[in-house]
Amino acid sequence: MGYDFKTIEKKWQDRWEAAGVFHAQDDPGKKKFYALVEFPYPSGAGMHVGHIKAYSGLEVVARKRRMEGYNVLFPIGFDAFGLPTENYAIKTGIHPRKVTDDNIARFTDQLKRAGFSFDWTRVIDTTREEYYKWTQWIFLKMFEHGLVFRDKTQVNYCPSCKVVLSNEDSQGGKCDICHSDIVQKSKDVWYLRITAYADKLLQGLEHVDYLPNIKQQQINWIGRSTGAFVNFEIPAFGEKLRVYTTRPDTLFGVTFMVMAPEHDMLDRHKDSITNFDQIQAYRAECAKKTEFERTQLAKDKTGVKVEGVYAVNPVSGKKIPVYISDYVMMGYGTGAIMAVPAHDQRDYEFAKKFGIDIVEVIKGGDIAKEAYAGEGPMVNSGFLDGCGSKSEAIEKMISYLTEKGAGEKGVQYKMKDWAFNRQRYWGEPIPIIHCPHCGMVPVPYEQLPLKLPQVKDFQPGEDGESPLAKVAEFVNCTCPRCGGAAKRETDTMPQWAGSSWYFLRYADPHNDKEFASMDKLRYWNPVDWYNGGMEHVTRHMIYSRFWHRFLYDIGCVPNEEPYAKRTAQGLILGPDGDKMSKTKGNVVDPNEVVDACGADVLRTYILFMGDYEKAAPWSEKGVNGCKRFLNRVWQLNDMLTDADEYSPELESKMHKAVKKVSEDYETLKYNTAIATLMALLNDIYDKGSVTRAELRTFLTLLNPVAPHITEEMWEMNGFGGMLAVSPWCTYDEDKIKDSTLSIPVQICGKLRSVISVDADADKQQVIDTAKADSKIASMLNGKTIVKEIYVPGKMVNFVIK
RNA sequence: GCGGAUAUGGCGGAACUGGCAGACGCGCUAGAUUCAGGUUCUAGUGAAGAUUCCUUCAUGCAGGUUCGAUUCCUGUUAUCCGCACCA
Repeated sequence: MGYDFKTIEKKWQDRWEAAGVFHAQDDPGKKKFYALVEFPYPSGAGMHVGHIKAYSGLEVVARKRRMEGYNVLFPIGFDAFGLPTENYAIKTGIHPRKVTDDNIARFTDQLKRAGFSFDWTRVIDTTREEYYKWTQWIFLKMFEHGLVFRDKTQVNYCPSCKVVLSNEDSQGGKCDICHSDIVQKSKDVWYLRITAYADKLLQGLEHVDYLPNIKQQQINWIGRSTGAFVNFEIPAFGEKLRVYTTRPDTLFGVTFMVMAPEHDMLDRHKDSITNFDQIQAYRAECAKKTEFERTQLAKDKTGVKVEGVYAVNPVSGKKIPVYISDYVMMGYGTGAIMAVPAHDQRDYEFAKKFGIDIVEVIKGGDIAKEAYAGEGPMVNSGFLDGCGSKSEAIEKMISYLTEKGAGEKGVQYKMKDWAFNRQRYWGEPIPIIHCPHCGMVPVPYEQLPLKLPQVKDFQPGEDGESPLAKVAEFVNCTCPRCGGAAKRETDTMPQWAGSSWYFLRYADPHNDKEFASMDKLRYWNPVDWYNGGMEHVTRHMIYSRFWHRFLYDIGCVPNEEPYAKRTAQGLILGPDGDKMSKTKGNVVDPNEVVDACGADVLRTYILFMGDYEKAAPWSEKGVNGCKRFLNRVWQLNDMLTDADEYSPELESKMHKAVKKVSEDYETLKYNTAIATLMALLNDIYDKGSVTRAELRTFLTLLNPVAPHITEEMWEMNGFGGMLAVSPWCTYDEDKIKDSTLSIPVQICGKLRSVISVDADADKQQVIDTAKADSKIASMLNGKTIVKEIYVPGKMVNFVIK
């Protein structure tokens, strides 16, 4: 029979809470460890097995650190602003506040039932005034430092959600939330100037311990490229067209220019253009396409020649035609390019279609067939001819351009400024007042928080206005600067806002004077280890690193980077091997597992099911295996002897297990740690009894994974105190060494026998023993040994003829 | 197209810096317990051939380096993830 997990788990959850053993102490005298997991969005569906996996990893580390004597901060909170809650409110008429509170209560209950060792005295809810007051405060600081600006732009607009979305939120031309098609719309948008921090965010990566692929993804996201800005004279406009290129070395090969259809230079000089009506028609066509279509339907290049004008190549002096085409984007570089058809495939396709010259300037490819992007000697390039290296040619060209005033070295980033407003109710109000006399005026700091007004109607306005626009008492106010009548901004912040600084608040969650005191930040910052999903390593992490770095620059946090270390767990797939989703009906509810088998079994299985960093499918059978394992652990109670040292036959294995499990817990290898414990348990069963010392070690090692059952057994057998705060195990390196080694013997690299030798035997002794082995002896008989290889303690190999 | 990763039994996965491939678990087979189902226990379990020793083949595919390769190198295929006309 199994053990009574229901009673035991409840009992220990209550005891831990009553004793406050997981409460972090703000005590600078103690060595600290700050373990952070991504706080959940409290959805109506309740917890997902993915949450359990995400938290179980650092849960093990946090519990181990406590046992090692660290003062551990392992906090949890709720990232509760956001669309799903608001949409639910719209559908049901229940206020988002109530929906959020209910969901948080459910999540809290479920998290507690999983037995996580969170510090429940530091819980954060991003939708609480005492929290979002500081989100607004940081926003105003950014405003004060010129990092907030407003611009009228074409934006991604979701007609279904009636909100403007950032590029990040509208990838693939579909709304991130409702998956309807995005359309382009002109809107006033609030931006955070994250691009000003591009280099700092890049440099910051040099000193942090993120998994290499996480670092790489952030580097690619920021997308720094170096090249040059080049100015092309357009005589008819009396103006220079500025382009950005990463290949200034190919400048002699430029045979045409392409501008993005929206390029404003066209409007300024429409009188000089003889076919402006054609241009307008093309523009109208492009406006219908979403950015997604523009990139997807790019197989066939389209465009219109700008008639009546030409540009001048600044190095060759040649007159070249100008086109508009939607393969050039307004949002990157200068919105115009110099086209080098011989060495850029996109330009090549365009040139072929429009019958434009293709001039080879780098030897090595066959430009009759396709563009050549490789390296080679320069030709047809005036002063660059004969130059063999790309970097040398680029350098020469840039100094030439600089000298002539025709261009200069430049840097571009793929990362764009962060569109920071939503036309929604359930978010932090943007604390800005629009005054007809003073313009944009920040709400004074002492008036924070700017509270979200209570409303009954959460429907967005028809033209995409925020629901707040309908609340007259909120909108109408007086200007803090001139005292005249003014109107409040009615947009709210995006969901990313609250999560951009929450890890700082955990250090000092109840402070009503500051977002967190410098003293406490000095102690707790940075986060020592941050674990979360791979899907958050670009957006959330870059946004939060940006906010943190800004706070550092204005002297509000003590260090540059918020996270010292970052790891990411793999997805749990459905039993069918597909990603879990409601539509597929393959979602596993963790609460059912807790009800049926207990939290210890659930946690053990999730950590055992495979490589923590990789995706693995759920298996009901696998859960049973872990249930069986813990039941077998429970049976140790009946096998206990009075002896209080390791038995001789197990001594080495115990020391090895302590070492292996301790190391594996540090490197996300929970699956092999648990496998080691399973193997050790099998060895104990083979022996038929367990000593007190053996059981004490076994329970300690297993505790971070299965805390309830181990705590109960600890108490039952009178080991003293609470296991959660008992010291971690130590091992003796000398005891790990076996007195005899089993050494494989190979002949020509093939395993032929295994011999047993003393651990301290020297090379000759081992080789002699190997030769004496009956099987080896018969195979060596009559052959010549060409070479004898002995890898100490590992293997012997005879090469024979 | 670019960038990152992965590929090992029927399944999830082990294998340290190049040194006994398949730890641990699931599943399966046989037996014991049981009225039966479930549970539990014992033994076996990569494939093929020999069934008393064993032998050969096996880590996506094709080569290479090496006494020796899942591990290193070259090429190739497939899958997953991220970015995508980035100038």
